[in-house]
Amino acid sequence: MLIAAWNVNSLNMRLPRLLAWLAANRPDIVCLQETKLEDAKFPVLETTAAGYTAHFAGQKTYNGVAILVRSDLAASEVAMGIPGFDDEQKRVIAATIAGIRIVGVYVPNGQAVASDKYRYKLAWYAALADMLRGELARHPALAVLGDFNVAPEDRDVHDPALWAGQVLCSDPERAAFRALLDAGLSDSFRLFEQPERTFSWWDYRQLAFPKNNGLRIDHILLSPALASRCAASRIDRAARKGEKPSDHAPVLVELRD
DNA sequence: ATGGCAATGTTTCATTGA
Repeated sequence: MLIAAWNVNSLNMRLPRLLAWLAANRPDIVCLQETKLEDAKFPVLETTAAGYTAHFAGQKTYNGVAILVRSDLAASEVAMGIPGFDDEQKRVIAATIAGIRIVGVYVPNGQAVASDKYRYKLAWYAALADMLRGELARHPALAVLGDFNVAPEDRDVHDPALWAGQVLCSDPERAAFRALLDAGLSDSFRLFEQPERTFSWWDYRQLAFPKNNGLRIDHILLSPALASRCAASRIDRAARKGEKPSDHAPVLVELRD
């Protein structure tokens, strides 16, 4: 089973790329972030024609998440948002597919350390951790994937000195991310030997991508039951190349049956 | 095997992202 997450930075702009990527990779499940679409404008016809059933929670301009499920699989218990956490922003969607609980997340960016948006990010992370403890109790096979907007360690940063203490790399954010691991989840990427300087996001500016000046901020977290089934975890850097790319690359895991 | 911000709406600039 192939499961992926991709921050597409506008599904409108990225639909041709997404469809080509689905055709080339045929994942079973894909979580999308930053669709930036109202639900009425979700490209249901196109994703259906591509062989996927779409579940989505969107809004105009910002945020927006979706789960695409290959049409031969059924999704149940579809849920949006974080229970008990009042949030206008569409950042979480969950579903149960083939016995696996999938939680797709688009964590707030935080903008700048000590800003209101930064405080919101930390509160949001705490609420997510609460939610995931409950999900883990109910679903032994749990995958939490998407854009976490945190580079967990210095090796996930192209220039740790440049980014030290900055948003996406600050200690409170890293602690908030680590709390998800402490709840019983594994960063699937680190279950395997990985090439140095592997990232999932590159700024559109300053030749960041060709210079590989990136961050690893998109992650797939797995419960112990799924970590033991995980055969590979990788980042599809090639999907960041060419014309009109998203600034993020897709992240993927392969699970054994 | 790459390219010097991009996407959106309030549109001809401001806001946000990471």
